Amino acid sequence: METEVGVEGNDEAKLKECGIRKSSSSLSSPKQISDPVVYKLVRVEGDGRLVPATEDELMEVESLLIDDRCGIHIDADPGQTVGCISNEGSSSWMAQLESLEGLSQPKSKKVDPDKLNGRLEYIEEMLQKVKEEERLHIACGSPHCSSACVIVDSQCSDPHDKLLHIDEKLQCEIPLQEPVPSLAPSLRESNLNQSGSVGELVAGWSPLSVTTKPDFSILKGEICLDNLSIKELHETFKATFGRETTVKDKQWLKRRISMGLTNSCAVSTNFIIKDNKFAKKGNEEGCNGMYGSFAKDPSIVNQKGLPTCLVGQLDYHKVVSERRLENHNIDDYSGSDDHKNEQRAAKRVRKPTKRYIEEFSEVESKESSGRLLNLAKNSGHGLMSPKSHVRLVRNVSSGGRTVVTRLDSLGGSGIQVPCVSRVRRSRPRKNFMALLQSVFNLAVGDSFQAKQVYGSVSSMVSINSIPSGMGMAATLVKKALDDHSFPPDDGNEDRVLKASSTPEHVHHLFVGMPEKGKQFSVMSAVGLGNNMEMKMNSSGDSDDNVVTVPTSKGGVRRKHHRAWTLSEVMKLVEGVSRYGAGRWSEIKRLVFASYSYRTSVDLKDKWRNLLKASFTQTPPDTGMNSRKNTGAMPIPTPILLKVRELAEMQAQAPPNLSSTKVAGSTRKIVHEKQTGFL
DNA sequence: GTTAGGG
DNA sequence: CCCTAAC
Repeated sequence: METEVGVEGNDEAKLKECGIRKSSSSLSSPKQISDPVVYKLVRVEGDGRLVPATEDELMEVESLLIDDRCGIHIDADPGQTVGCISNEGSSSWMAQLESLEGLSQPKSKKVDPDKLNGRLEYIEEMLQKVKEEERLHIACGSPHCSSACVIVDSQCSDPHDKLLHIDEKLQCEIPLQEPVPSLAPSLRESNLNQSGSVGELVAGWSPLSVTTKPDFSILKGEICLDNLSIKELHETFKATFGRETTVKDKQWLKRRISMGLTNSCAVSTNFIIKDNKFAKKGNEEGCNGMYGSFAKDPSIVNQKGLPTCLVGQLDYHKVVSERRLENHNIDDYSGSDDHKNEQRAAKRVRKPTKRYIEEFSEVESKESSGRLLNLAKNSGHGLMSPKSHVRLVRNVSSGGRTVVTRLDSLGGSGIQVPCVSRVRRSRPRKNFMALLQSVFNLAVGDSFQAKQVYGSVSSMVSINSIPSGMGMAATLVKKALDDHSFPPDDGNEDRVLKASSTPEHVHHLFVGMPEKGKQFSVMSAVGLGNNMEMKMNSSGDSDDNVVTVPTSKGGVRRKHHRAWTLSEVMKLVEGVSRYGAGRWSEIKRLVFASYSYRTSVDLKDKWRNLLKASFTQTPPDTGMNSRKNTGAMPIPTPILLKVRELAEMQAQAPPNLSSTKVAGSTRKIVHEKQTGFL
């Protein structure tokens, strides 16, 4: 498609224009490392990709921040609702970003160029209070799209814009990203690329870096962005957003300004926006100075003004229609009538709907137990609200696992439930009783901790200490990297949890991030009681702990995993050496008689595992061993050697008991049997 | 009821 | 660990 080509070229050019490469040079291809590691505000894709923040995003985030600080959540005209990330007053903008991330993340694994734009615009859309149901309406062919994000760029020549037109189906491959697929998508963000320097970016990320109050005084009479020079555009930009920009791309500037003005109540209510012209249409009053969504200084922002000044007041259809007619060729999606164009236009900025998100989160929960976003409950209001049942409390990297704590209404008790990304393959805890059960289990092992836990009715929080000094961005990057290298689910979830749910670890948490301590205030509020962990097992030799969990109906009794202890393994080996592999019932009966929880199948399985281990692990003998120790029991090499020996031995002399070697054993067997039976 | 093997 | 086919 023509647009795509253009886009590629454009982006590439811009790339070269500025020195900015990738957010983390460590992932960059060697030749592209022009900068040392630069921490940027990045977004972490669901699949682990990093996407640098763009100026647009920054503004949005900033505005969110502002909203956040004021504790006011955007609320548009009745009937329209906007998401507002609850932050419990302590979550950082990072958390919000991530939350937004979650909200706006399509499930697709593949990153297509539209995604970034999609997210961006989604955020904008949120700010503009677009109805969640809108997409559905559109899907139904309903022209009901009163408050879509309007882009008034008349020429639609902005690569960014074009990009938006590329249908997802195209799944454009991005030439630039071969070496670093996870980061490359960021390069497509023209806005970022247009930023002059890292310095500017960094500055731009500071939410308070610019506090200039927007000045609309220069927006007198009619404005035609097309006629403005870059310098003038810069002026206008500054007037519009209250900050300066060094972006030199006219199209981008025009577009930003257009959007800004469009979104501005001051303009939208007083100007007629047509193409890139802003013609005054009424008096100058309106809500000047209430440039809420983009103002940088919360103190001068009337938050509540923001919602009322949105696109809704704009003649969306008119603008879109005009635009569409002009750019028909570009948008040759088949439709030629306005209706279709509008749909197309609307689709262009459609974001995942609430329904989609719900589905997404449901799917998520299925495979990871935790619903980061439980929007269903708030569906009536569109998006999350501060009163949401689900509160994202904290989300940090945890040795490759993302651990999120959320407040959920478990059994109506407002329990803090951990939702660990990619963790817990099994079904989530069914109900509150399950939680209590675990508390009791815990009590067996650690009454003190249990009390704590019980008192605070909370669940475990798994957080690995984060290297101190690491910026949040770096943390994000780290998280992304970790996530990206997710090991195939190996069923070690519990280990992860266990490893980091001790009080000491929480302590580490606070110590680990001194400068960010504030952000974890929620943690402290929740208390160390969070450390409750599912003590599925203790040292296996004691068989007192709960062994089986007879579930209600169905009878899907699931046996708690019981780690094999060394002594058990040794017994197993001994048993096999005596009775031979395969005589599991015998071994079970004679050697594991006291281990009621070990079934013959268990023995068999364990033996199988031992065999595997003995053959794979023994040769290297070093590297693997040390690494294997991380998780379960190491299984001493001698034992493994013996296992292998037995295996080889019995391989040669199959269960026939006829060979001489086995004869020796046979005698033993007989002997044991006798003693056993006697 | 056990065993073997896949999930 | 669970499930199941085969024994």
